[in-house]
Amino acid sequence: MRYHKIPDETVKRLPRYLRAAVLLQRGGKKKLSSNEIAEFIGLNSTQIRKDFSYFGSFGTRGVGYDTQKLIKQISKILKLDGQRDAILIGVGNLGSAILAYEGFSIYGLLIKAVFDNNSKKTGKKLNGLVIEDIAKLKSIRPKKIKMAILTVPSDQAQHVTDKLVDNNIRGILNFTSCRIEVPRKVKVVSIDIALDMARLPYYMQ
Amino acid sequence: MRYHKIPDETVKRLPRYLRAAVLLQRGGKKKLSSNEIAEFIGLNSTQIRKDFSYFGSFGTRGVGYDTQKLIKQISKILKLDGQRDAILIGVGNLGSAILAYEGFSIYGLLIKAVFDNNSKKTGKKLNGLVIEDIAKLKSIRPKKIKMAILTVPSDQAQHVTDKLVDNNIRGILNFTSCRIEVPRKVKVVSIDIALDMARLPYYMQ
DNA sequence: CATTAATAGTGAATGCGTTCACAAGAGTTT
DNA sequence: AAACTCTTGTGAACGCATTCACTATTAATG
Repeated sequence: MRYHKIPDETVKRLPRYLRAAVLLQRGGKKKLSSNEIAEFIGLNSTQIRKDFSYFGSFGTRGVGYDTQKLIKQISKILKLDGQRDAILIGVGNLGSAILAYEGFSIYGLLIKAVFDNNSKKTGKKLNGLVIEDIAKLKSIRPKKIKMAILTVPSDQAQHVTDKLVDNNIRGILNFTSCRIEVPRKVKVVSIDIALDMARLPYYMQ
Repeated sequence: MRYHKIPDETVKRLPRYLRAAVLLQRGGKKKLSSNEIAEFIGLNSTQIRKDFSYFGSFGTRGVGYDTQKLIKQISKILKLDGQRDAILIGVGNLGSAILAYEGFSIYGLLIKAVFDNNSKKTGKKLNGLVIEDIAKLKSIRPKKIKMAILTVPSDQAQHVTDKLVDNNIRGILNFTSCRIEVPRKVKVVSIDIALDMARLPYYMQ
């Protein structure tokens, strides 16, 4: 393997590969081929091998990939072997739903604290966590939490984002439909539900 | 404008442009330049003009775009000027949150019926809609509803999808983390929350 | 009415990501 | 141990998307 800039598309696919490997392992597979993974997630095997190749050679020619080892390797690349704690801000409908969402566990991601600015909500318990006031955000600093899930109303998005950044958050999963400005050291990944829904009619001939 | 195959990336950006135009119109702008739109959504103006150019010329050189006209044009391209009704299947945490979600309205999208297979839920009212049993899915056929939002547990995803397809659904917004198989005439757009969250640590040096 | 400023539209160049074609191992069979 | 099969790893070719560099058109200004 030579030096390569890693395509962003490759990074986006890695969590898919990781999930596939974990699920196939649970199904009893100790060994995987790029073809099995490809079939499982619905793309072609060359793509998968090429993606892996940017990070080294994890497989054995003629044999395939050791499932357990593959999981470790991808987890390491994605930095999912280290700090994986997150906080959630904004306990509305969507925030509550995400707090209850079980899909994070396969990646070892964990929501460790929940915040809201509504005094009717703070103090109450939800999914085992006491909802705290956003003013107390600095309590996360000693816990070294670096990720936040942002599910506040759009008009508060930027204001709350600034507070997150001030409190050492370095990655934000943004569910608001607006652009949020952050310093370069902070990464934002946005999920815009309506945006994805809105292009559905286009494809329906 | 000559014939061009429209890049999928262009289609993905169109709803952004539409939202920008609507919001800027609400802010009183009767006329927009590609630069204003670009600044609003955080990309470059050449991209926007190129994207529009695949569908014709909607602007006036030296002047810009008529906001109202632009909104109409993009809506028409995205087929958001016609049938925009959808159903939602699976009234769990996420399903309920999406039902209450207000972000669809800017695109004129509307959830017209809700289904679940849990008899403890069916019959109850949620956001003005009575939750119906999935067995009664065929009731949507006369309403000519073509879109569905799928928020059922993963293990029911394929089974429910098949029923949707049988009942003339042609576009699915899939919130389950699994791949769903559909005939070619049906389009699936997937939102996988944990997947997007899982790549956040990668970017945080 | 000529000049300048603003802005859309677009062919061509560039850059990025995917796919191809094949070499390099590793195990299996004869 | 040779031949065969399987599967990874990868340079090169290809194709798609973005950006550049420029033209065309309109409005405003002197």
